[in-house]
Amino acid sequence: MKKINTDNKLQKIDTTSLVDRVEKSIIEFLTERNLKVGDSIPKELELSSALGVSRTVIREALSRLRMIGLLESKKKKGSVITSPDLISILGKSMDPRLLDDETLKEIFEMRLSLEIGMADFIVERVTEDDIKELRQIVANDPPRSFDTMFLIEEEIKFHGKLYEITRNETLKKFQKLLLPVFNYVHLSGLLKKPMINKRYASHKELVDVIETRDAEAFRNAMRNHLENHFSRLFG
Amino acid sequence: MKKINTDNKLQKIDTTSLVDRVEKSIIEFLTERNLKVGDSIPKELELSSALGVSRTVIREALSRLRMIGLLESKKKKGSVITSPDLISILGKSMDPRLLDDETLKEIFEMRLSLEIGMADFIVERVTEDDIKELRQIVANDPPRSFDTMFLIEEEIKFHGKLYEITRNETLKKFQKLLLPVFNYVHLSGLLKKPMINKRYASHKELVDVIETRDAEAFRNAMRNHLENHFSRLFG
DNA sequence: TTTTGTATTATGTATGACATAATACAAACT
DNA sequence: AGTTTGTATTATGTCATACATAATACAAAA
Repeated sequence: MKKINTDNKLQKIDTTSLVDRVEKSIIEFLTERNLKVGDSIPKELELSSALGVSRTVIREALSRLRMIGLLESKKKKGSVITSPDLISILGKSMDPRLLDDETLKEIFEMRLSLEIGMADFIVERVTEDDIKELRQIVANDPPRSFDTMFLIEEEIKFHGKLYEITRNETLKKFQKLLLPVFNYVHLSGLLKKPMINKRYASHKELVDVIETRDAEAFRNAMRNHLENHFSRLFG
Repeated sequence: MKKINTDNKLQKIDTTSLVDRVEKSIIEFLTERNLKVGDSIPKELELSSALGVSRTVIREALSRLRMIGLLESKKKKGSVITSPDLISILGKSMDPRLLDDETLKEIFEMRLSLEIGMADFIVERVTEDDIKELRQIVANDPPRSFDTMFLIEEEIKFHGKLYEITRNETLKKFQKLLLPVFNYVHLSGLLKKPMINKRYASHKELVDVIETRDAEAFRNAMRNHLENHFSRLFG
């Protein structure tokens, strides 16, 4: 009686490479042993003999973990656990040219969501200095400067400042990452609907609303400000 | 005249490893040559001699790119460019036990932002079937089931469904990733302020609002629904 | 024409060697 | 003593080589 496999249907065989599995093993090792930032992990040779694979494989796996900022290695010291910087990891692959269109569009939408949803953090944490700075940024706003490059620069500065006001570093870095994608989607013919350049709530008006510290009002103003983008997504 | 360095102050020396630089080189190579998904890259030995480093180093760099889903390698075929799955990359390091407290808190805040900010996508794309499903999820809602585990399960189901309604896969996967972090922050003593279990807008009420297809109203309702969390962050 | 075998090729894994940086500790000096 | 300097040691970083393995093309056999 030949037992090909237990349940009479072909089970898909493990196609993952040895390095993949070792990488996983090591991560599991870290979490299971509840190791924290600063703790050091076994030496390469120990891992090598513990897992029964060559040092080459161990090193490739560790190299990966180093890349995502989970480890840091020093000669003679060995490797210690570090807190990964999520954003810099994302940054490596968040290149508009390398992502597929659907993902790009979805990232575009995510940024819109964040921009509106972070209202509470903005109005809660904004300082007088922040407002002063915002006013400075939008100083040349009203006279409708039609220098596109200038407008874009202000756009970036203004929204960048908003993220800064949230005092949320992760969010801020995230936005820095999303920005190129956002611009790419905005400019390339990815969105079918045309760009209507109708003027909705201006940056200046947004500042006025922020000053009232009314989160709800700010959300609405921001939603209005972004209407150009939304109208390209929806009919 | 000894020229130590040009501008009379110690320049910080490049401490990055060879693999780091090779990794960067390869990514640059891809983008500069405008290579797209499906294109194949030079063989390991070609890269090795082109960059003047050993195959070991090349392989470590490629292994990293493979991990983040930027490449796929097959024996005999070589490596081809693939579209990286941002989320699965993040997943590798998005473990509450491995992130530092500040980052965890910031992720917590990001989720709150998204949840409120995605209102427009929800009301724009929600179908009758979606609403039916939501109603089913919240069916046991009003009688105040005090079985905590049950409540949590419903919580996850409900909010998960909301993300699904946005029809934004990236967002949805992102939420899946954020969820454990969110729960971790929520439960562990990371947030100083106590948890007041006052009842704000219920899930059922949220569904009612969704049915009106009024994004603004939904944002406000959701903000209200999340008040418990916000009040732990702010005073 | 289809199948089967075989050579080839590029990646996957293993091993051994040496370079290099960090560390500890002993030796030398003030 | 206390500081500096040298030296051995250790673990990671890099290199070279060899062989295993899967995918492919193509020839040989049925």
